Amino acid sequence: MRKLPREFYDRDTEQVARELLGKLLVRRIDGVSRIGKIVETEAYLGVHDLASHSSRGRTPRTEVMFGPPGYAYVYIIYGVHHCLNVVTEPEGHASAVLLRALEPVRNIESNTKGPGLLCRALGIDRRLNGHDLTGGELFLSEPERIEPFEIEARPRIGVDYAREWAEKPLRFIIRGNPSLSRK
DNA sequence: AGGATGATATCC
DNA sequence: GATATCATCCTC
Repeated sequence: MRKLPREFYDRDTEQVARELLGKLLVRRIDGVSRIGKIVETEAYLGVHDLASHSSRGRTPRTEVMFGPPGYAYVYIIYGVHHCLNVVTEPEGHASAVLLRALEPVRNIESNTKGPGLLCRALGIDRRLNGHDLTGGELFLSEPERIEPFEIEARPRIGVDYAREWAEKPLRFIIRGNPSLSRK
């Protein structure tokens, strides 16, 4: 299993968001690996991006975003759902990629078509906030085989408050994949 | 179209 | 301490 190295995340966020498509997200619980293929991502570009949590400044919640790349930023949204991001670019840049949907590959029974649903299916919660993604219980890896696909860019979801940033095509999907989130 | 449900940031 | 807001999901 070829785990993505920290250098993978230490690059332009939009590029990381694109290249994460087709990669595997692996969650190990009690020796069992739940694996899904990433089919939908969103890039959050740092403190100037009004849709990014980090644009509100450095707070206890966003602390991980301001740290080094290759770590998980997990937060609770609407008091109900968890969302998983991977931190990108050098320390202090405060950018990240939100994982929005997976195609089940192994040991996944429930719905993964949405950021909250994929966290539920993989047993991801706040305890994994700040977790090193080059570690053992949650990481990303290169798939064994790569099916060819086309990337499509669209506006991000749920960020209407971000004015001109709301319309930028920073959401990336594998075109036509059946496991995309609705909308 | 609207409610759930609670952490978080920001105000007093 | 109170309040407004939320990178969502589900039901109607």
